[in-house]
Amino acid sequence: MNKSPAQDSGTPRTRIQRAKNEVILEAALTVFAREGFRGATLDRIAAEAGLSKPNLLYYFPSKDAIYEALLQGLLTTWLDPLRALDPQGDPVEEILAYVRRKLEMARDYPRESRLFAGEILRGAPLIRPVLETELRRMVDDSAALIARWQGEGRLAEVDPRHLLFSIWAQTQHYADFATQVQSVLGQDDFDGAAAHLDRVFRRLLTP
Amino acid sequence: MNKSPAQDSGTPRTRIQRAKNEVILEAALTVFAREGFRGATLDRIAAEAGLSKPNLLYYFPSKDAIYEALLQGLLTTWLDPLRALDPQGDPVEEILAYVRRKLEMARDYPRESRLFAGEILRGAPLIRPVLETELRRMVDDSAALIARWQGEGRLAEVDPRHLLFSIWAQTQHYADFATQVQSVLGQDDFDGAAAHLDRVFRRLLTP
Amino acid sequence: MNKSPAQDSGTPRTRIQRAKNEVILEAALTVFAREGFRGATLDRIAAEAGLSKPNLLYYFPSKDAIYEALLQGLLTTWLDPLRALDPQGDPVEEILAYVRRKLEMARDYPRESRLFAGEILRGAPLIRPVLETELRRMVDDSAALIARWQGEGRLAEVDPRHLLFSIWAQTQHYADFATQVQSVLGQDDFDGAAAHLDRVFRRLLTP
Amino acid sequence: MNKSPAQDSGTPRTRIQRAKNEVILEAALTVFAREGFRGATLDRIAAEAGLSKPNLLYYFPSKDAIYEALLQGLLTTWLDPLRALDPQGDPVEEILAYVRRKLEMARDYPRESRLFAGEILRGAPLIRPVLETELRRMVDDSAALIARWQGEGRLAEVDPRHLLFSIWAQTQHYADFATQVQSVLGQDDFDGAAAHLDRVFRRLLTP
DNA sequence: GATGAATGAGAATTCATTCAT
DNA sequence: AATGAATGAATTCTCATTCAT
Repeated sequence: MNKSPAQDSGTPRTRIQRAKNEVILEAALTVFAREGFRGATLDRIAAEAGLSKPNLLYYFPSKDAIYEALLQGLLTTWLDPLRALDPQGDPVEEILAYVRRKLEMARDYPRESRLFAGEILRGAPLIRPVLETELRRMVDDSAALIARWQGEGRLAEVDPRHLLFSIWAQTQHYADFATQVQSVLGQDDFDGAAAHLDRVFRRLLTP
Repeated sequence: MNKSPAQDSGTPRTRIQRAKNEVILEAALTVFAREGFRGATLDRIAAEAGLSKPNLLYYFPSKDAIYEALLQGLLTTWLDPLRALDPQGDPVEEILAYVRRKLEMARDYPRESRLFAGEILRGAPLIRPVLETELRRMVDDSAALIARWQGEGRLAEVDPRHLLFSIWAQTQHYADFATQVQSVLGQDDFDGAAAHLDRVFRRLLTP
Repeated sequence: MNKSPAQDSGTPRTRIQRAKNEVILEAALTVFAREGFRGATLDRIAAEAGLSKPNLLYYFPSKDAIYEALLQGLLTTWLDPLRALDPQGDPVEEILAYVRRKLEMARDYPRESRLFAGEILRGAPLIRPVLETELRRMVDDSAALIARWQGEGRLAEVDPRHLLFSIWAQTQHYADFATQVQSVLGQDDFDGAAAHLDRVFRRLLTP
Repeated sequence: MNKSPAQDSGTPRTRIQRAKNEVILEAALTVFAREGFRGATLDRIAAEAGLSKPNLLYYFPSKDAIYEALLQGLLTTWLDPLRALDPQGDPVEEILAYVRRKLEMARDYPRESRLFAGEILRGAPLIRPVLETELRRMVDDSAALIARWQGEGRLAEVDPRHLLFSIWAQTQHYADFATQVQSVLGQDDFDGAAAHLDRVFRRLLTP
């Protein structure tokens, strides 16, 4: 059992380690997102990262560990936009901005979106605990804010939680189902998507 | 070497063969939907079907073949509701009915939904040709109908194709992301979802 | 995961399975005794058994399982002679007969002796539970019998448990340390050993 | 490429080198005795020694080399007590003292005992040459002394070589099979063992 | 001297598929 | 039709050893 430098402490110490860690997670993201957890192989990840397989396992103790590190590392970033809802802002515009940001993320970080989609499709074996605590808390908080806005008559009456599902479903669709979207449209159409979602939610939320 | 009956002709001959085929595809659906293509093993499928592995391969020549048969067989059923849009009906009600049907399918056939989601997530290696022909044609047809309705002033102006994406995304979300939905809500809530989606699309589509 | 026939039931059903199981355990005994658990490889066991490695694992789910099956299967046989002490017999002769039998086992089943020796040398990771229950009980019983004999004045006073250790140590020595014995004597000398041990214990035990 | 100091000459030069050598051999003894040659890893030895793996291999060229150095270094010490048989002493007491010393060594140096036991169990791949020359010579010498004592009527007639085997077997048993002894007795019992062995050999050897 | 990094050669195990009956 | 048996090609992971600094 080689001492993995990543095991010594939660975070890699030296510049080289941080760099290699980055390279590996980058490669792993590409491969896991494309092939799923079971479909991904250390061989492919190593090749993608330009490393030998044992060298990969020098930095991470196992395939599982790479996958976990990846998910954990991305989760915060992934949920960040929701935290940016400003209670002081204009309700409709705040939510529309959130939709826009989520759609931009689907465009700019499709691998991340697909990684999460794959994890949840399989029953979220790894991140279910996070979903049931952190995500649920965040949703509760946001739902409370939305309900308050609705109580003030500044937002149409919609179930706040299902509203969030609607936002997630439609924005992430453009990343997760990109293949289908392209097959149907012949191309990507993020501008069209943006305009469409703006209309959908403006109609829905304007009191 | 015995030839698989499925190889001799496209469709199994005897009643027994048809029955076994059904059993296998049922089992395969369960396993592929839960574990993904790479995560599924013939052993699990065989166990789920109550057959021996070689017997499984007597009916289907390979794992790939089972997966393909499954996808091909489901595709038609899966897309059926879209064909049910009645040009003679009331536009808003027709589309709302479609939304409702899709949501019911997400509730009643979550395995199918997840199977397709998994296939498309991985880049649709198998059904991309179908997407690019059959699905695209169907979407084009539906889009034409919707555009006609809009031209007649009976439906609000929304991009017809993105409208379909919105419907698919939001309804299938309740199957594909069920784990997340349950983690956030503590339970399923199809009635809530139905009411919510009715509101979303009624608001959006009413001229 | 291939269904191992050995997993379906505790004991293999068909003649072929029983035969293969035998062959494998035979081969494993040879290899494990010679190389130790860690030193033994499935490759060598498979080669020794004349099977392919995956075929080996068709009959036993893992290397550990082979080793466990081997130990469990041998334990009873190994301890049998102790059970043969006859309370009705002549004390000295009974014990001398036991010594002789144990020595014969060391001669005829040296691999078994070395297998156990290796297991215990490493701290008995697997069979400690058995040692602490079954073996201990057997030793307690035998010790009681010996003590009774001693109480009746038919056997010299010797700590019964340490007496058993003396017997085990000296008889098994001719199997476990055969290499050393041969190096020193230039050959095996079971007859000499038998005569020697007979003298040792006759001297010790005659009241 | 730096040369290992151990390669340049048979013995390390500086104080530091000698100290490190000691530390490594100490650690190796612990690990090899517990896990066997194949079960031991350089990682564990390095960890036990508080060194890095490459640093370990700076002092010893290979795993084999560590093992060899260990065995070679211990052999002399291990056989020393036999050399202490005093031709001028009282035969019975001399041998009883030897027994006692050997038992003390089993108590105080169980790792050494187990190391040798493991080596011989595997067929003594490394020290067989030593056994066949040095050990054999020593046994021959001691046997001659014992025979002389017997010829003088000062010692009962017992095969001298098998007598030595009896001593080794029974004393080392308390180290090599300590796990079994503890399982049966619930504890160690060196005093009991000492008394027992004293009785065994006094009975056996008193003319 | 010392160590972080890297690797080739295994080793156990999995799995789709084939064979023989 | 059905299945027990068998296997080659992966796939994950380990480990002694080497490299570079």
